[in-house]
This record gives sequence, structure tokens and C-alpha cells, in this order.
Amino acid sequence: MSDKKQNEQQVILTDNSRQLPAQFFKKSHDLLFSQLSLSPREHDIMALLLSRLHQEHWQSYIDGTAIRAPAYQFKSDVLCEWLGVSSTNLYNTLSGPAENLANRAIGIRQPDRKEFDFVSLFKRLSYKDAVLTIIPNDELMKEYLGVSQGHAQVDHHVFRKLKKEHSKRLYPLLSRFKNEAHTLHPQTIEELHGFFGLLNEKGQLIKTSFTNNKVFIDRCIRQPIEEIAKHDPNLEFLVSDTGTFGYKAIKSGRKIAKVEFLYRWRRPVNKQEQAERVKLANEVAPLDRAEMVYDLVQQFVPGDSGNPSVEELNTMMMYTAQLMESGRALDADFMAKFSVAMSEAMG
DNA sequence: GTGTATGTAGTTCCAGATAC
DNA sequence: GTATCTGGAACTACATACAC
Repeated sequence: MSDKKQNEQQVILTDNSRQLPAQFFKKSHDLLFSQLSLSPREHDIMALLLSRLHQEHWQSYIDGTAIRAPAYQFKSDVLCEWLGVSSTNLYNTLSGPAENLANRAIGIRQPDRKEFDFVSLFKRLSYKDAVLTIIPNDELMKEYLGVSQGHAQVDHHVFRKLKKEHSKRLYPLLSRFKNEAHTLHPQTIEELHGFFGLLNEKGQLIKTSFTNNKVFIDRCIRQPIEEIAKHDPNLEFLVSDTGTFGYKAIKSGRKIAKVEFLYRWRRPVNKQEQAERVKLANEVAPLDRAEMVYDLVQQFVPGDSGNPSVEELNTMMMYTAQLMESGRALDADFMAKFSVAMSEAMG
């Protein structure tokens, strides 16, 4: 990595794909539940930025020694590999989505007021001399960096295989809730409209055909679930009692009022996935690592080669307050599993 | 960079089902 | 019986891929 200051702005250059995480990128809870509508390519560019973002890059901006938020630069080799295109088609692939993305606004939820604030995603986004430069909007620093408040850990290999816009929106949401103690509750149709970026600043549907729930569910729920199921072997979708795959429509009278997602995450079992997880654990921040160990304990399988060590378990317990804040219950059931995990680790 | 082919998203319509 | 909803299908508009 060659990080340097230019005109009092931190520049984070990515000229090798190895500078990106091997398997996962993180998306903060606030970004996840924002109102945002992006095309598939725009989603890929956003995911590339999120893969590279790290709080330490913003330190000089936070402490006032830099006057602007950091600029993230990606060279063509990295872009070609990430987007899966040849260098000759890179300009065509990037020019349209980059232009659109530069003008995108994101609706950030204001829970106290039950409102959304719409804010530009980026201060600047340009592609010149085979280098993509992205300057995130510093007004969204909390949303970009706020992974300690809870985040989705998204497999970018799977994410990049997804072709549908709504699949790329739904997959991180399902990645946010990976264990049975921390589940995604049934979502109202209105909440889902917002989640899929279908509402304007007045809360009205931008795409009028989605007032028809059948169309909305078919395009935003059913088809994305089928696509995700094809590409992620660790995510198992269940069939509802009415025969729908991966979701259940909850009706109020004859109208669909809510949608419940029916899925569970399988434990990664092969050695390569295990190795990736261990590598990730060594890369991530302590709290993120604690959350990962928590999830391992929740899904504890005796004798599994990937079970946590004594050190990992002890470190996790140093973060109990933060774990509880992020919705991870340390109840009797969890502590019973923890005890078994510790016994095995010590044995 | 341009032009074209292809695939996907969004819209609309109509028939049938069902709650009131 | 009526109004409203779902399911199915076909169409247009837009986004993306790719050859040149």
C-alpha cells in the first residue's frame, strides 16, 4: 500500500488486488438499512470502495490534520479483476455507472423522527488515466465507518456473481443476520419499499408498478432469492407452508402486509473457507473478531476443525458489552454453548 | 469511443380468486 | 355482487457486454 498525503488529503492507492480482503467486505448497519437504489455495476463499485475503507485512513481527517476526507484510488488491474472485464472494456464498463454513481443520493434513516435524510454518496468520483478515484462524502463518515455498531459481513465473491440489482441489495441484508439468536424479523411492505430504494424523499413510490405487491415481490424478493440460492452454497433457503421458496408472505386480510425471509446460514466446512476465515480473523478489528467468535460459538459443532481457541474465546468475553449492544444476546443458551466450546478448546 | 446485441428492469393488461 | 388483490404474460426502456 502506498498511502500518502496530497494537498492535505490522504490518498489510498490500490494497485494490487491483494490489498483487498480475501473474501468479505463489511457494510455498516446504517448503510445496510439506508434507502439506496443502484444498478448492478454501481453496486460493484460501491462494494469495491467498502472493501478498501478502513477507519485508520480517516484518522488525519478526524484529528484535523487533513482538511478533506481520504481519496481512494484503484488502478486498472484491480478494477479489471474486481469487475471481471478486460482492460479494453474497462472504460465502457465504468464510464456510465461512474457518472450515475457520482450523482447518487442515499437516504439515511433518522429513527427518532421516522424520516430519511438524503445525502450525496460521494464528494467526487472520476476515472482518468486508467485510475478510478472515489472521494466519499465526509458527511457520511459515520455511516461508512460505523461497523462497530453492527455490520454485514458480505462474501464479495458471491456478491460479484449476482447479476440482479435487487439481489445485490438483498444479499448483504441476509448476511447481516447469520445466526439464530440474531434474526431478521418480518419486514412490512413499506419498509421493504424503502430498503430497495423505491421511495422518493416524500416517501412515495418512484416506480409505480411496485404498488402491485405481486410485481414487487416477484422482482425484489422471489427472483433475487433464486439467484442468491444458486451462488451461495452456505445460505440455505427454506420453503414456506404455502410453497414459496425462501420467503413467506404474511397477509392482513387478503393483502400482503409483511414478508418473512426463510433462510439459515450453513457453517463453512471446507478447508479453504476455514483458512479464509482464519485469515480474515487476523485482519479484522478486535470487536469484529469478537463478533465472529461469538457467531462461531452460537453455531458450535463439537469436533469441528474451525472451532475457536481458548485465546479467541477469552478475548471475545472482553467485548461482552459491545456484543450485547450489537444485538448479540449472552443468555443462558449462549453461555452453555460457550462452556462446551471452552472445554473443547482446553482439552 | 462507438455501435450493436443481449439481458434485465419496469410497466401494463387481463383473468381468476377472494374478502367484505 | 363488488371491489380489490394475485398470478401470468407480454411489452418497452434501460443497462450491460462486447466487437470493432
